[in-house]
Amino acid sequence: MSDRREAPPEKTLERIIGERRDKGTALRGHGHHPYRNDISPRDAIAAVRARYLPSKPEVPNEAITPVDGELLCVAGRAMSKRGFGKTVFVPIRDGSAADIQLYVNIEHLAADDFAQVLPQLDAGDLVCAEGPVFWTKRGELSILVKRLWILTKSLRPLPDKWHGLTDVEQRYRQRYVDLAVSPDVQDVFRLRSRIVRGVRAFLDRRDFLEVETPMMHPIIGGAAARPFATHHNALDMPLFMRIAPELYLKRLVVGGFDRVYEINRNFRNEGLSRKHNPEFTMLEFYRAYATYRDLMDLTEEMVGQLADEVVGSRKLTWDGHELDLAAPWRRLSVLEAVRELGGVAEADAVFADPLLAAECAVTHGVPAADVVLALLEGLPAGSEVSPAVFAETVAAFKNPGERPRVARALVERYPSEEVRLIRAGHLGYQLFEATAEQKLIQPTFLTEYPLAVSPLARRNDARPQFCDRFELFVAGREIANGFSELNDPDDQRARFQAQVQAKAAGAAETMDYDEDYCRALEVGMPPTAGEGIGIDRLVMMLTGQASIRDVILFPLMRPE
RNA sequence: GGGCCCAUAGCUCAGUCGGUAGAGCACCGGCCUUUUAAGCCGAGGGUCGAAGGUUCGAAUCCUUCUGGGCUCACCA
Repeated sequence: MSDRREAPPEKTLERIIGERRDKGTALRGHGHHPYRNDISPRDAIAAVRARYLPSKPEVPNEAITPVDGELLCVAGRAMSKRGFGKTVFVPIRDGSAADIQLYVNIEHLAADDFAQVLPQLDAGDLVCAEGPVFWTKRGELSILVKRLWILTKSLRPLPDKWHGLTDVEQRYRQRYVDLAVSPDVQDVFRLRSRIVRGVRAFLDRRDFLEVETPMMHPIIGGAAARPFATHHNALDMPLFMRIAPELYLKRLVVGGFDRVYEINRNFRNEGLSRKHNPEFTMLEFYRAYATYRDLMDLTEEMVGQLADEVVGSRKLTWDGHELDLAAPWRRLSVLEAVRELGGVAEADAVFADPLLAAECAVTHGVPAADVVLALLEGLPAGSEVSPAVFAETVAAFKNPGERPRVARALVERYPSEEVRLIRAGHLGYQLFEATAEQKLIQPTFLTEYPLAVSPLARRNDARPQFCDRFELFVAGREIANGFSELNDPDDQRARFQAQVQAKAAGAAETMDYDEDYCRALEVGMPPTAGEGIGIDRLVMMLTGQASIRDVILFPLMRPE
């Protein structure tokens, strides 16, 4: 044995990349650029398939006879390469989402291409082929290749051709590979594109104007969520990535755009889950001289049409649920949902009495801190509770023996009838979330939201503790949120004030006071209804995907 | 952030009681002129996610870390 060291073994992947690189070099040696850009296909594979499908012979044809004399030219990614010595089969796939097989045979292919190009071809390469089509004796439409070019030499091997890419982490991180080998994944994103186009077409037909409003906001508004904070250098100004476009869109309604919509990203600085990605796509639209009831009708029509166009049916399966989108959808008030679905018999009393509501909420598992926060709703400016006192109160409230006394003290602290109702409504809504939300499987419009959880919605004329608002639930998930807009500037100022106080009392997700928005309302906003629809969730529903990451091309991941 | 689970060849996965690494596909060489998960013969390919620890000996047991999945919380 010699003491000469063995060269360190190359890893498999490095070896394969090296071999493929060498094939690129070999192509150059024969005068072919391995990343050439001087050849274009003339025919989309899907069109070729559609055109020649009628020519499929009834009985298999042993002879290799072109269907007609036309030379076709197709290009796409080689999905595999099956060699038989003097015959090689190469199925290719192009952007028309179709495959066709190249039949490469020494007797038909140009001699130089067979000797110089074919040996350098690997699965994964982008190739172009020219020749007539024929049917093989196994009944497969194929290109009888006369000329063959490698347009782009691929250096990395494709994943297992049978299993595809199954590791979900790699599918999201290397979406280009996932898409290249998985037609099903491509289909989801093609459908997503059709859905978004369908939404635009639906709204455009109804004279809505598509607009783009700022995505960097100087103050937080339009929703209850924590924002991403950023900074503008030249202006030395803090900015927030928007959590909702709502307040800008309504400024446009003030300006005379009676029907506007925007489809774009919102950003919310919260946890990730199957239902949440920090950036997500939201449709918001506003229609003057309409009410939330008009928008429920519109939503039913729009989602139903999208289902017809994209799924071809109003019945679909999502996350294990058989759904029926046929109109009309059930309409149910929050109070009714608590009573009927949540099984809370005393629901009517709950929404009128904060003490009963607090007790009921605790019984159904609402966290003590949330209950206490609701019971502090409506305190006059300047009497906010400090974080220390808040923590003490929550601790006392958690003790069943002390709870009635603590709750009574909180309720009596500002015992106007209006505030009592607001607090009861807030607690009633938390009761809804705890008892009924998950049971809303078939499409359901939940209506008449408590005022406390709807700072931008119009107060109901008959029952001022509720708002003219709805949310659409399907499979226990919120899909849409709409309401008649609050256009009374004085009421809006009071609601903003309540938000500011809730933040001071410890609520994490609140809006800032937007004085310019109030000024806009003072100019006068026509009676208007507005709605937001989560496009990602809509796409999930219509494509049957259980995870939001499967409808977002590049979901947020930790760095590799 | 909490709980549960996962990480072995380029890909998909085995790996028993702790005894020093396996298969299929891919890749490389050979045969093959209608295949389609082509077939047959042969060869190569591994820091077993990372770092510590226990042990004569660790892919295997323990600890920590990293990344991911599900779930809870928060939210839409």
